[in-house]
Parts: sequence; structure tokens; C-alpha cells
Amino acid sequence: MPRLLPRHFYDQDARALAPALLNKILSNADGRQGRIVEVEAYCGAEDAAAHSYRGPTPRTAVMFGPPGQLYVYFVYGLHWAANVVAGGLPGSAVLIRALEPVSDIEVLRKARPGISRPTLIASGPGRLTKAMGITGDDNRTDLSSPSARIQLWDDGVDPPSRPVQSRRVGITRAADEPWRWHVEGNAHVSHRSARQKKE
DNA sequence: GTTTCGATTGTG
DNA sequence: ACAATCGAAACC
Repeated sequence: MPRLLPRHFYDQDARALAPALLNKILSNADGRQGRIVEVEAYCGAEDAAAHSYRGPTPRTAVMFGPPGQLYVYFVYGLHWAANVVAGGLPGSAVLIRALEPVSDIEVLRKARPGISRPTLIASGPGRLTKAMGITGDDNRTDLSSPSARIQLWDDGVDPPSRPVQSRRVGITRAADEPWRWHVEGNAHVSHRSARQKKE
């Protein structure tokens, strides 16, 4: 029996929350669901790669708010990316980097026109928001609210006891911090070259 | 007010 | 390997 993740679940350091989010289910109220298979932690003022590094701005204000809210940002003039605000250090969050489609797979596929291979439906931060229909309108969503359009669920599948840990993808500052985790061997993990790399 | 460049992706 | 595409935020 799936249960909505409670508010207090999010109140922990991003580097603990990130691997704990592996295998959790991200849902859209229209029935779309995906299992989180890849995440990255961003750690506020301690992390030069974090949007929140230099303190709150209009865009990053949500990162300094209560844990468990969605931080959605627009990047490269093209893509949306979704993060879960963490507790601990102010300005911390977990970037969701890849989902394994769970349901309704036909709807997920239709949200990604031109994609044939199932492993390309939601394997990347921009791809998964497109597949799930997440945009700036969903910024600040309270993921633990029973009435939220976007939610996070525990369906009984535990996080991997030994997640693969590696360096984060696509950043230039603080690039050596090993704050990326993924489900070993999962075909929906993004960034093929970094998929195996243990660090 | 102006400029830079990005927590990426799809195509070549 | 590289263009697409635009807004946030750094800088003047």
C-alpha cells in the first residue's frame, strides 16, 4: 500500500535525503508515475555549484523555505528541472535526475514526442519534467500535501542498500564533490558515461 | 542598463 | 561535436 511521504521525511541533510529518495515514486495527479533512480544533492552556502550558494534570490527563495517543497527552475532557455527542498543547511535541495516510468507509460511516452526508446523518456532532469508535465507552475508545490498535483510516494520498495555514488553532472564549480547517487544497473539513469563511474 | 552563461538536450 | 534559446543574476 503506497503512502505519501510525510513532511518530516524531508527534514534531513540533502546528502542523506538524496539517496533516501532513490526508488521513491514521483506522481502527477493525472496518473503519471515514475520511480526515482538518480539524484544529486546541492548544499547551500557550502556548495559553490548550488544556485543558493550566494544566499537567497527571488528564484532561490524556495530553497530557503520549509523542506518538502518543489524547487523548479528553467535552464538553457529550454528545460525545466525539479528539485526537492531538504532540511539541514539552509538552501539545500535534491535534484531529481532520472525516473523509471511506472505509469501511465503511454501518457509519459506521449509527453515526449519523437522518443522511441523507453530509456530516453525520463533519463535526465529536463526529460523527466517534460515527461511528467512539471513546469514553473509547480514551483513551491508542497509534495507532502494530500491535495498537491505533484507528490512523492513510498510504494514499499526500499532505497538500494548500496547506491552508486559519483560526481555530479554538468557543473564546473565544486565538481569534485561526490554528491550524485543512482540505482546500480538501472537502464533509465542518465549520462551513460558516468553511469558506471564509482567516482 | 547590459552582459554572461547555465544543475541540458537533440541532432549531426 | 555543437546549436538551440532565454531569463536570472552578476556586473557596471
